[in-house]
Amino acid sequence: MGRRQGGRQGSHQRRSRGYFSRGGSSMGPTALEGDQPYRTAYAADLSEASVGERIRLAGWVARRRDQGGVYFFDLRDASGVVQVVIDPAEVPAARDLRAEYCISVEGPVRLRPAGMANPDLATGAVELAADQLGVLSRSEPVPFIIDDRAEADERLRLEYRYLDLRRPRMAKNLRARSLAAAAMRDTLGRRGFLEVETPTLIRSTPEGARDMLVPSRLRRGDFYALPQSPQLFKQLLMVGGVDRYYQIARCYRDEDFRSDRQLEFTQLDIEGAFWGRDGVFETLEAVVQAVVERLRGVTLEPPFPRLTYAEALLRYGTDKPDVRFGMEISDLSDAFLKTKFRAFAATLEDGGVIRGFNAGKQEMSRSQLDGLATRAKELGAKGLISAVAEEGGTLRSQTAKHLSEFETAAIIEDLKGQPGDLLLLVADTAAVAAQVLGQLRLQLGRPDRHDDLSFLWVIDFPVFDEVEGGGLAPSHHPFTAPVDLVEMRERPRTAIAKAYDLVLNGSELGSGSVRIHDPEVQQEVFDILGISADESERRFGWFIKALRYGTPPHAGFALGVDRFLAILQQETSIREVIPFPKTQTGIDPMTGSPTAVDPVQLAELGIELRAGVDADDPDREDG
RNA sequence: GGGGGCGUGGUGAAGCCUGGAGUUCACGCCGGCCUGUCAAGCCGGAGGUCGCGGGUUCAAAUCCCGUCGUCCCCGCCA
Repeated sequence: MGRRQGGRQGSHQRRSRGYFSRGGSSMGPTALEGDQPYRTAYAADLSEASVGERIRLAGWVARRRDQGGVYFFDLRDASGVVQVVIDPAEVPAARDLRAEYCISVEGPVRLRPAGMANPDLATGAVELAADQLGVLSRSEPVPFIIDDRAEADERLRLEYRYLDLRRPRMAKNLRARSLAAAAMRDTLGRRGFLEVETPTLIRSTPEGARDMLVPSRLRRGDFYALPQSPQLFKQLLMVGGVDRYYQIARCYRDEDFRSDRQLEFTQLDIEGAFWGRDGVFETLEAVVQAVVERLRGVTLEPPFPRLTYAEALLRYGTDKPDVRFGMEISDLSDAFLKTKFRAFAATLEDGGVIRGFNAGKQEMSRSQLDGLATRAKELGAKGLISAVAEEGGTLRSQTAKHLSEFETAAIIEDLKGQPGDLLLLVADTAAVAAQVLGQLRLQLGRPDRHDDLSFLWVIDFPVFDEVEGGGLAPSHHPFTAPVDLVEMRERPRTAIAKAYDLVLNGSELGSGSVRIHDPEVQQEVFDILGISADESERRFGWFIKALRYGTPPHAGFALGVDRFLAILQQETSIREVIPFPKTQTGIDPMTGSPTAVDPVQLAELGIELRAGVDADDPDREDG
């Protein structure tokens, strides 16, 4: 584009009002042969206003309806669908059209006869009466129907992803993704953020997730890692005086797949100098608001509510609560201080808790209740107590006979039990009770769809989590600033960090923190993590060195773009908003990757495959 | 690493529990009819290693074991 063309271009100027031109696009017609454009409009452009115009469309044959004397088909292009009517006597080539043929058709737009409009189609009032047809490209019969209503096996969809992407739903998701990215860039650009790229071949820092490694040819035996996030580089940009940074960054974590996890995924990465939590929140809220506005046409009303980590665990049993519904968990321990019910008394003596929530009127059968109890045990509880509130302030439950009147009344009152409500109680350690009740709460109350958008900041995360064996690991990452240095030194297990998550409908959308900008503090954190000065020098020395040169206080955030989009698009898996995702086993069925490589390539890298892992080895260890 | 669901003409399903002839439904494909259809309709036709391997049985899509693929979940994901 941009080169000057003859005056004929002017005859297509009405394209500027077309489907893809709303944002001021300069996309014009493309020359076919000579001066013939492939198209003069998009399908979605046609309306009553186009009646009488002679239009050329290009796209795919979506559905063919052969009436003998007259043919109808839906022509689908990137904008949508419009019906084409064609007389095979006039255009014999129409007889040979098949599904997914790529064609160009031309003719007058006309109003459909009375009663023949299709209200289900945006362009259903009109049709293109084609008198010219060009087959640009034929198609073999497709392996699955290109239609949102047809379910196709996921593996097959990925093998023929290019066909899958023709489905309106997938096209819509791709488009949403582009709009979201534009809204992010727009919002941040206006606020003075600089879009900066960081390297994707970086030093491995074996912390957190497993690194994806890339062998070096120039330095055989050495490896780059693909970034798990641009974390350290964006902090170095702060040292470098960038002040406000963002990047829509590809990140890589070599962990097992889930419906919301892929080996490679996209984050909106943000960092700012002389910045703190509230600044981060305000900016993220603006970004999220812009994206939601663009994709949903819904105006959010920031600020988003905030909940502390401790409160989230207590009331919802998770650090990413779905607050679209109630069923909040209550701690009932105090009501049982003098209980004669041995199971409860023993739990409290051991420092445990008794918590429960009101699941509402569930009308569950005995076997369904048993299923809940089984689920509770799978989640680690010793047991699950279920009770149904009855008229007259009593409980229908196998446990009822062990409870005093006071205790029964307390349960009903604290859980606001109305007659018929199912009340679920767990007596266990605080962690187990939270985990079990939190899961059951989701199972019983969580809405399936994502129509409502319930954003929530979870704040005041702990600095460290206890890991198996009693050691400590960073709750967020080791560059997160503690709220209070003394507290962190003296009570690291309970110390609070300046770390926060953004949660949407029970999904963790992203997390961030105020960072450590003092090299001494950074070293202290490494000490608590059990990383010696020598070791931290070896692994992170290059980074700590940078902190010694007048590092500004800084803070930031990373937003999971794939998860955000999946929720906004009402998809249950991020695969639906990723153009070319991988299967759960890390395979791309279309290209067949990953594959073995030529031994010459390995030799150049100084790599020799161990017996048992060679793809050509019949006794290979894994699949 | 562990648990679970699914795998049946090109596609999606039913059949499997309770073994008895590759049986059924819808879509697609091929041929025919049809001038207002719109997931068109009607008639006819082709199309199968029931994922793969082993076992049980007179007999396996069906039962058992293993394996591969795929999806969901636990672990893991600073």
